[in-house]
Amino acid sequence: MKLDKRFYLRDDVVEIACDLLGKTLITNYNGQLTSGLITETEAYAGKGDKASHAYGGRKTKRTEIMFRQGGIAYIYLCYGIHSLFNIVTNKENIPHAILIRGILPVDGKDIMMKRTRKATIDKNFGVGPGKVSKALGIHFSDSGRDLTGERIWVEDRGIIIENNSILITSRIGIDYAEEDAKLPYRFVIKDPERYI
DNA sequence: CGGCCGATCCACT
DNA sequence: GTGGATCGGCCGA
Repeated sequence: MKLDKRFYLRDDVVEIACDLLGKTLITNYNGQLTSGLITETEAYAGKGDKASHAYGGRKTKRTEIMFRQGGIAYIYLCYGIHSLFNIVTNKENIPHAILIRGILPVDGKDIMMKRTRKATIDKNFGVGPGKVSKALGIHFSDSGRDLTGERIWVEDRGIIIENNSILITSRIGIDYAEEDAKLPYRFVIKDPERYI
């Protein structure tokens, strides 16, 4: 069930981003188990991708995480407010990452409602990368955490997403990336509610 | 050391 | 549809 290292160590980050649709992202903080079906992802293809923080091999204290072996979390603060959760893939020194942009709540809905201070779970509850982290309780101090451990992990619960149920588009909020802004690296499940 | 700005979200018009 | 919140990281001096 729990995805192992081999899933994350593959070469093609775009393929892995697509494969993550329909998998379940789970966190367990102090026994508070929460999870959601991954409904939206974006691939960031490392050194050659102008949209990536690691473009050109740029390695800093923050982005150094992406240069490690795949299967760990890369989390950073955006707009001073939002922790954005990424999954690092590929082998060491190839800084590929996948941004999780949307989930559909599955386990621990009451806990997630408390974390987000929402009274209801509507269609857009877990849509948006900042909201994913908020709902699952992920903090940027979790950056570098192993995703085969007991705090944050991804499971395959046997849900199959057919190709014709996947929308492929360009990535969001990366206009600065020039020609790479157009790459079809964003994957979204159409009408994900039917899978839970 | 100072200034700028972002892989966003929400409230408000 | 729009603008304000809010702060760590990055870059240039």
